[in-house]
Amino acid sequence: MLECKVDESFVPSLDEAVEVQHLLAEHKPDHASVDSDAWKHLDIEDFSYGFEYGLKRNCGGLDCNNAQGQEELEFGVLDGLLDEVDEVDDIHAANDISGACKDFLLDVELAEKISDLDCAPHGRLHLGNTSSESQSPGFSGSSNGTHGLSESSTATILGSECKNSSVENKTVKCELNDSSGDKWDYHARENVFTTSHDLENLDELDDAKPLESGISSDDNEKKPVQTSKMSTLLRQKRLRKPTKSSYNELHHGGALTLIKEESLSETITQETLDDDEKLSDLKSKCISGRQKISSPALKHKCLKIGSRNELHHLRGFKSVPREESFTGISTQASFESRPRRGRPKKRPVPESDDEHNASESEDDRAKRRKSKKSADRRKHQRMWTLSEVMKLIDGIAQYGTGRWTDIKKLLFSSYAYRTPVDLRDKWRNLLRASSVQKQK
DNA sequence: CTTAGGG
DNA sequence: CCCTAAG
Repeated sequence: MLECKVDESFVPSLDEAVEVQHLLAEHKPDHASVDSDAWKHLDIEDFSYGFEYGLKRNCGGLDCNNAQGQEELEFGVLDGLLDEVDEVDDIHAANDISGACKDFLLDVELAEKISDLDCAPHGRLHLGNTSSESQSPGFSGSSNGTHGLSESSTATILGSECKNSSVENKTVKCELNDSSGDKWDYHARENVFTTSHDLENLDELDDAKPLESGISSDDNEKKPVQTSKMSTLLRQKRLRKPTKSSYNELHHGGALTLIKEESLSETITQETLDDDEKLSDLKSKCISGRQKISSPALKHKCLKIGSRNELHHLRGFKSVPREESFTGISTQASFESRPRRGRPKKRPVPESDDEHNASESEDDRAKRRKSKKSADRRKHQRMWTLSEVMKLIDGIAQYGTGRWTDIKKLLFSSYAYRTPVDLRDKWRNLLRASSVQKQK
């Protein structure tokens, strides 16, 4: 089971990993300055912190899913997973694994050394096959041979990973967490290595973004355009209120105060992540991932995203508790109140796979209500997902602030529940939040 | 009907 | 998100 899992998630994740990088780079332009800062600010502490909680985070995700009662999930399975995860958690706690990992992570140099050593000599690119092969024995092997095996497998992973992104690691990490705890020592090892490497990759990513040293080539083109547009939009918005003029007038009227793009980006980040959207998003993704084990692609996508999001959460994006927040569910509560240390900046992962369409509209609430623990007191409010917000931003960038229907039609055609007014409201909220944040 | 803006 | 006013 374990082998399969890792294997599955591993092979396809390569492509997607690149994808993510692209996306990240692609969207960075709007707020390059902030982002770069944000990313740079993500010091080791944050990561280690994140890692430490990452183990639990997965549990949380599972639990949340379960709690959410998201549709016809096999509760039995989930429960089983939960139990397993719990076990792992306990084990970790008992053996102070997390602490050890943390220390390990804190040692950047060490991590670098490891990566260097692993990358250089092996330098192989056999992703799926090699990694899976080398890993299989590790998992199935005796606990005694754990050390050697884990090293070799790790080396392979890292080797391939050198040319790719860190997402793979995360994927693996997730999988590992999913696995039962009987071989936790091995997993721990794996986690340590991959995670430490994660740091590097993330750092690389971070560095690459501001520099535009692009993994994505199209990001260069997009940057100027979007940036300017953003300024314009922001300007418009800013002006609109006082003047009450049409957006056209404002558009041509000239610029006045303009909200820093950075603040906007922050707002977006926070807003979107703040909203339980992030939770629901994450959950749904994780859920789908676990459900559809038959579809590897989806699986890793979800896992990948999940882990990504986890990082965000861990970095403390959650700032202001929202009225719409999930509450009442113990797991979620803890989820929410989780470590929210650190800068509230950072770029959300541009995700395009928000498959939740009209189908989710009504059964959405129904599902939640079905939840065992409690029904979250969400009304008839539809959460804005990160991708939605991003779409919105893009749409506004393209059509301006006055053409909500156009944006609706062209970018939200699949989202029946989003009316032009909704879009406008969301935008308004974003701006509001952005300005508020600015004042702070 | 669409948008702007207040609730 | 809802409602209303205004174009």
